Amino acid sequence: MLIASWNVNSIRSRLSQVIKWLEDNQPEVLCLQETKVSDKDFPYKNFEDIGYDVNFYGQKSYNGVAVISKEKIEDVRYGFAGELNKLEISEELHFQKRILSVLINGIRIINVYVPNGSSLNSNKFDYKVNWLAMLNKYLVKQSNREEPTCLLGDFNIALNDNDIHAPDKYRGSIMASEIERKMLRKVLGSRFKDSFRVFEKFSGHWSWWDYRNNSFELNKGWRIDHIYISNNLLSNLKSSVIERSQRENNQPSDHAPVMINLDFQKNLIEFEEEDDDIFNL
DNA sequence: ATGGCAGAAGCATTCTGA
Repeated sequence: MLIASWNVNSIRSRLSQVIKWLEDNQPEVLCLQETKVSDKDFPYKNFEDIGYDVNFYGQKSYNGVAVISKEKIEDVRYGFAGELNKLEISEELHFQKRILSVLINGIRIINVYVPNGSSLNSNKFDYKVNWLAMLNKYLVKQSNREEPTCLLGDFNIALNDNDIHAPDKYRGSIMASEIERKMLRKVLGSRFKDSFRVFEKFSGHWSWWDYRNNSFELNKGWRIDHIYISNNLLSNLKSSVIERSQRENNQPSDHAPVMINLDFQKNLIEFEEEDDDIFNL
């Protein structure tokens, strides 16, 4: 089961690239961030036409998240209000459309677009901190249902130095600060693992390159798009990759897609073997 | 310290992103 995430920086500008990538790669699930479109204008028909179910939660011009899935999308939860009491959520946190949670094949998929935060001394940074605190609350509540869970999206945080091309240059600044890293670590707790780091320990792998300063050509990137999986999915994880080539497209998003492969075949065989043992008794 | 680049809104230029 291929599950992917892509900050597309406007779904309407990136539509043909996303459709082609879906057709070429055939993932079961693709989560989008920064769709930048109101729900009434979301181009859902283009996805239905190639056999995908679609759910979206967006707003005009900014933010916006969506889930595209081959299997039927179930139990859709929009925004923080999908798990938390509305009274707990400030109007500001409710207004920006940044989180969408769905159930697909019994797997909970939580698609997030974490605020960037601008700089540490800005109001936007306070918003980012509040947003992450609310995400933590949200996940504590969601964990009560004990669903195998995939938490993925654009986190706008490089969790470790090896996720930045020049860690010393950006030490303590936005997307790299200890405040942000600590908050993300708290969100993940002992429950979630970074799927990419299960396979790759070294630096040099990026998911985002700034449009400016020739960053992609100079390979000056950051790894800020993450797919975290709950521990009970770890034995199913077969791969976790960054689709770097999509950043080479004409008029690309500044982010590349990231994707994991979850294999449930092994469990089926194990169950069969267990059944055999029981039968032989 | 500022701007570089890109997209949306909307038609000149500003706001936002990362």
